[in-house]
Amino acid sequence: MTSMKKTRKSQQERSASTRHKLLNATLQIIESEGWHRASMQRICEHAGVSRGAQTHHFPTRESLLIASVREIVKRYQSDLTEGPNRLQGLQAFFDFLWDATFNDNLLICWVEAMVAARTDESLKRVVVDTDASSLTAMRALGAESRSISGTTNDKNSSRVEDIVELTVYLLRGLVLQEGVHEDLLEKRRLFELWKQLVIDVT
Amino acid sequence: MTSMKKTRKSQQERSASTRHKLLNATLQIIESEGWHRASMQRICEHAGVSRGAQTHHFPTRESLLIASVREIVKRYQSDLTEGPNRLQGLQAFFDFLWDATFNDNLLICWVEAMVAARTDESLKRVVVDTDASSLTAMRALGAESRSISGTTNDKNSSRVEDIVELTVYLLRGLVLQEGVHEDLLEKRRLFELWKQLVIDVT
DNA sequence: ACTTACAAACAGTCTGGTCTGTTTTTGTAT
DNA sequence: ATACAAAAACAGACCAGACTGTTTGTAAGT
Repeated sequence: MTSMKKTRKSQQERSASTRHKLLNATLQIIESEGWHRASMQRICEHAGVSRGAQTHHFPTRESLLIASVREIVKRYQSDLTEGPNRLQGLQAFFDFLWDATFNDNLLICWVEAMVAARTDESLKRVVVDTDASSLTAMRALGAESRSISGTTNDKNSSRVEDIVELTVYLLRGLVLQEGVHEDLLEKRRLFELWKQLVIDVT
Repeated sequence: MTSMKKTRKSQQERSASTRHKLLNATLQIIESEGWHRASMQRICEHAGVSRGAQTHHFPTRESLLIASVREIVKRYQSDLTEGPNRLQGLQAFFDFLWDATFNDNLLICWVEAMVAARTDESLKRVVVDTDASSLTAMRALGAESRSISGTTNDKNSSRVEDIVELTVYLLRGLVLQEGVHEDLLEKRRLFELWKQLVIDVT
């Protein structure tokens, strides 16, 4: 009885549904029109949610945008954790990072969020927190993927972690560039060079 | 007679003065408050220029912001060309790039411009043009600095150019990060690691 | 009944572009 | 040189639109 089509939805279901609609619409608008054009009315319009319903769930614009930031990293993290259950060496891990970066449009939203957060203290707190946790997770994943690949995990695994972090920053720079000049093949070529340089040393 | 203090300024002088004031204020506000808060009234207020004067020189907000983008790259290019008349090898060139990136606040403005341009076609055109020219200039500078350093400029100088481009993207990613989490020493450490990796190979 | 979810109108602020009027410089005829 | 008209630079009011947050009211689930 709980799974009827339109009739009788639980409060929790209703709430979760509109929240999801709103967050989805927010991310889509940030991705397609930019952070500062993600206004409440536009989001509501795009989500098919009334202004009042939005007000109920997110009383202020700030609260919705903060929730969106959290949603971004949540999805990104789930991408990360579900993907590399079989990570075969650094090479594969880097390829995986590339895919996670350019397959969906989460990272461009993240870049928009970072730029917006730079001049918005309350947002900055959220961004810097979530970013730090996600960064350490990726560093750990990188080191782990290397230790699996064969060579013993010696004491300079910290070097590998640093290289992973550098790669993350590089990928963000590439995303930034891709936003204004689409040329993914050329970027891929450069990234292959990067991989080669980095992996030769480790 | 042409150099009296307050009396009798040439039209050109007056025009150039207020234009400069407006562009300066625009860049400062972009840097301190972000792109989307650089409104006309705030800029005029900060520049000490009346709304009417601004209207006369820049009829629309878009025109002022485009001019600001051009101003950014103009200053950045002048930084580049006046600096490394004595560039001793790639190492020094990379250090120079680092300084040009983090000494003044031009690059954060540039990042803001790139993000804004992603969802603004007319702005995107300007950004992608200026960026391309500035990028090729840096690639050339990098290759040149290497060829000076001693080894003959063999056929894989293109590889050096690619590495320079990668470094540019990496620096932009670092600037992005520095915007939300100030930790320049740590970033410097990571950059040193990258330098070492690159220079070992070349 | 009572709480949660939803709907829509309203007020106040901010923004960008337009418009009208004033001051300063410049060109020119006398 | 000097008067004067034209043009350029400047000043500020005004307006229509968009935005956020609030408020009042209605429907749906518990």
